[in-house]
Amino acid sequence: MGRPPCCDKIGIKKGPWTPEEDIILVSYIQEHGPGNWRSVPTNTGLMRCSKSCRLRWTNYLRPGIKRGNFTPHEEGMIIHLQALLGNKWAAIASYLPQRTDNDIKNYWNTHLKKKLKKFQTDLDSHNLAPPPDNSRTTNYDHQFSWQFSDNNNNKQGSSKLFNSPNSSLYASSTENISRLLEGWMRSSPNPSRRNVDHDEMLHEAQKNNQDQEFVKSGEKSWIQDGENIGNNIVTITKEKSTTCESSGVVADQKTSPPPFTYLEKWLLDENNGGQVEELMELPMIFT
DNA sequence: AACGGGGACAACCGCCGGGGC
DNA sequence: TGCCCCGGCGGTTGTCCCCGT
Repeated sequence: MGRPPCCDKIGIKKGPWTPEEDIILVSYIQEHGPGNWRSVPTNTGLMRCSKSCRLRWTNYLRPGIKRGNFTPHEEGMIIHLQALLGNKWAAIASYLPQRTDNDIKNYWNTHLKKKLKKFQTDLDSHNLAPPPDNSRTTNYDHQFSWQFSDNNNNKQGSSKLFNSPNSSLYASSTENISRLLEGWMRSSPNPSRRNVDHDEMLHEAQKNNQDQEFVKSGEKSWIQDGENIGNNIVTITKEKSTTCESSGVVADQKTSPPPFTYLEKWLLDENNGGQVEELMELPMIFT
């Protein structure tokens, strides 16, 4: 057996963070800057392990974090990037600077993945057989189309965060704490935010494409969950667009199509309203 | 009003890679 | 070269809250 988890030490507190703890942590970081997490519990007296402190800061206390509803644009970004990168939440989060990887991961797992599953059930109930490998694209297209068409039907969704009296109370206090640091962050040349090297990441995505070629051949089911869908779109995209393949997906939109031709096509086909335009305006990786 | 189920989110766990010694 | 420590990441779990009955 390996060594015990760092948070298993006696006296280490677990569970939700209190506003008092947040203030202590924020005050310390404001003074010393993020990093050297090991010394944080020691120097602050917080009964938390260093990892817990880092996580709390990264996901909730760091200035500039946007909480609550994901906009259709953000959702489109997530779908786009998940399809491109797979479950590289940190990488995806780097394209949505106001969102944390944890937030995105949760959103994917609780909203998008579920929708895909339900759609698969609907497909089965309509007796639609899984398509052969070479015709997957159309079906994935419709799956995503369905996701978007259902996008505004989230009765609870993230808005619950704001509607819930308790959570909003504490959320606002967290927000206030974050604001304390905004000025400091603006002047900081190297914000604590994880800084993913996009080129490297996209290179990784390109590598992943190659992996998918291998995976595809041995795949047991044509779809299991969102991950497969995403990865397969990457595969399909590679087959479709050699330009993107050779350039590591960061292709000049003027000279070559973006790697999500299919995805965008069905979006248009399905007439998804303003969300489509928003998705088409995705600014970063294709320009 | 009480209760149970399900959804959403915060937090933890385990693994991995990089850097220092 | 190997070991240890630390930070980062993705998956999973625990808890709270809402909603329907």
